[in-house]
Amino acid sequence: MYEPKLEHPLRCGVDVTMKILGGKWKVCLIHSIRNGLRRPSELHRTNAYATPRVLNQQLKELEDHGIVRKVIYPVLPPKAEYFLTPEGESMLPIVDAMKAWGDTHGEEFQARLDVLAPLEAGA
Amino acid sequence: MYEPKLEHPLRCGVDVTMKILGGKWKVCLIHSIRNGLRRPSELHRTNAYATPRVLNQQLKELEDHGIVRKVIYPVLPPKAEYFLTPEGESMLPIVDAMKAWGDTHGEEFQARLDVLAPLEAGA
DNA sequence: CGGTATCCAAGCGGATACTG
DNA sequence: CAGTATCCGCTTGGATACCG
Repeated sequence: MYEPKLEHPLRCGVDVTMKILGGKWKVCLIHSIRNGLRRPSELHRTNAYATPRVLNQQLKELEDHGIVRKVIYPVLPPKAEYFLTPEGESMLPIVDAMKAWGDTHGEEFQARLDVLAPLEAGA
Repeated sequence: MYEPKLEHPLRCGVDVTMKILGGKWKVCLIHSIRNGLRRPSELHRTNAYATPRVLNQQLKELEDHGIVRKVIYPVLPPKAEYFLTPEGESMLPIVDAMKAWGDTHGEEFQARLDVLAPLEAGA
C-alpha cells in the first residue's frame, strides 16, 4: 500500500479551484457549454483534438463536481445535453479571465516557447 | 519517436493560460510570491506539502514562461529571491478569482467529495 | 540555504474496438 | 449518436541522497 508522505489537503482556496479545473479540457468544455454548445457531438467538434472518450470522462468529473448538469433524453438516436449549474456559472469569471489573458498574451508566449524549445533539443 | 494522433496546438486562449498555470503548485506559488514570500525557504514553508525539488521545478517553469524573475545573490549562505514580472502581475486577477472561488465554495465542494468517495470505495 | 541527480509510482489522457 | 471496455504510454511529481 502506498502511503504518501506529503498529503495534499484542499486548504488554500486555489487548490479547490485547480482540483476542479485541472483537467486538460475542462476549462475549454465549460467555455464551450457556456457558448451554447450542449450536445456531446458539438463539444467534440469544437474540441476536435481530444477523443470523445476523454471529453466524456472530463464531463463526468465536472458533473460529479457539481459544475455541469447532464440531461439524457430517452430518444432514438440518443441525445444528451450539458448545462452549467449555478456553481458552474459562478466559475465563469475565472474562465473568462483565463481566456482573456491567453488571447492577449498567446502570441508572445508562443514566441517564448519557440525560443525555449531549441535549447532543450540542442542540449 | 512518439507521434500523437491528436496534437494540441495552443489555439484557444484558455489553453495558453492552462499551459502556464497547469502545474500542481504554480498558482499557489504565484499567490505566495505576490504576498511577499520571495525566498525559496519561505515558499517551501508556506507550501509545506510539496517537496523543495518540485517547487523548484515549477518555479523554473514559471521563470521560463516569463511569469517570475529569479534573482540569485552571490553570498554565503546562498540566497535567492523570486519576483513577479509584469506578465506575472497581469495574471493576478485570474489567481485572485481562483482563490476567491475556492474560499467561497471550498467547504461545499469538500462535502461533495466526501459523498462521492464512499461510492467509489464501495463499488 | 539552495540546488541537483537519480529513481520511480501513479494518474492522466490517448488509441482502438465494441455495444445500445 | 452516445457510451463503455481494454489497453498502454507519457508526463508529472514525489522520495531520497548528495553537492555547492
